[in-house]
Amino acid sequence: MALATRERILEAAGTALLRNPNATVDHIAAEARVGRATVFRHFGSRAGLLRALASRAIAETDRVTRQAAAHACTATDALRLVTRAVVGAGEFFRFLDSAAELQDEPEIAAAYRRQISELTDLVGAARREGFIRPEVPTAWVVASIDGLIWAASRAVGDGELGVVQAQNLVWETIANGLSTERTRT
Amino acid sequence: MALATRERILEAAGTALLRNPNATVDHIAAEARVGRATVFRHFGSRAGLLRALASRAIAETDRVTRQAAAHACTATDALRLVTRAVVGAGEFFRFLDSAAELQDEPEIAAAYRRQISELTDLVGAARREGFIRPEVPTAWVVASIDGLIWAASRAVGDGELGVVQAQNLVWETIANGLSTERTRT
DNA sequence: TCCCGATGAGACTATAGCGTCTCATTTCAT
DNA sequence: ATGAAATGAGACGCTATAGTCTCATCGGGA
Repeated sequence: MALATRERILEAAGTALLRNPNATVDHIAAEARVGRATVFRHFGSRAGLLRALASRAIAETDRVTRQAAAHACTATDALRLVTRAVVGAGEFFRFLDSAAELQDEPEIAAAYRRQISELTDLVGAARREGFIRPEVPTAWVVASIDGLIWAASRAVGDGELGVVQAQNLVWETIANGLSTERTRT
Repeated sequence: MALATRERILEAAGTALLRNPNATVDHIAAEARVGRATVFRHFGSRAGLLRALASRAIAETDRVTRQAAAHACTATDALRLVTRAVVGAGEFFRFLDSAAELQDEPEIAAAYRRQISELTDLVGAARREGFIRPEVPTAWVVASIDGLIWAASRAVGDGELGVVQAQNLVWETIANGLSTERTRT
């Protein structure tokens, strides 16, 4: 029961924070249909809950990222699979839109920087394979992939697009928009 | 002096909120080098200040948007000019990242929906001119433009890209990523 | 059946931050 | 120079919310 409760609270926190970035512990507890005290028993503090939620998002993103990268033979293909995977995991980190106070958590901020840095490396490798147009700066490739992933996650969350459709569109946009090739899905 | 003070507070609020989304009135007043009471004299409440800041962002975006659209002869060209203009005005609305409680303000939310709706119309018109690839849904075109504008504004704010460079890259990415043509700038 | 750990409900405290008010000081226009 | 308007500093009260604690209850396993 303990594990189920913990997970239920995390889930509820995600949706509650998405609805209202300043959601109180009461809101979250109500969303999880759990006593407020239980939230503190599990996470100690509101900040602790947010940390746990962010850690979960980071871990999940790492998991799908690594799994995707494992199946790729070229860097370009890895970039494609990783992008699709992260779009698919959008529900796990979309709440970060809101919880901006997490940027003060050194551990969380460091993890985000690491993920961006890994993406930058991947883009660099794809560039060496000739996938990226030479005149497009790597910083923009990374930034725009980030922006498109957010846009796709939001569109999926709002029901404007299906997950698979969003995954296809993100990659299509990147591949046509930034690469030397012209892809069609 | 009154006008200068008011503007100074708005400016300070923008930068303070960008640094910390939960910036207090004290923080903002300190950033503006102004007494806390003065902030309340001018805006009545914290919410009033945020509303004024958001209204300013909306008005500025409208202004540059209309000005850009006035110089275009085709919808496609209008889309290009509007996109560039909004990227250029990024500093005015970038704080909205943070101030999520503004979504509860009906006026602000309505203005945002209106701007998205105008963008949607523009994309529709560009599509009728044959600029948008038929298999790409309009919702995605709008969402990705939005996402790329945010990404560009952030990159500019972080000093990763220059304004003109960012404007070029955003449009290049859209034009190559979503359109039937292949542009080079 | 009995027990123990998890939970729910709620009282209670502490504090941060908003908003008001006052008064002295400064600034600006005439 | 003088009066009015704007400002700065800070005291004060109020509310919302985090966090603690207690006690009754519930539910599953030995």
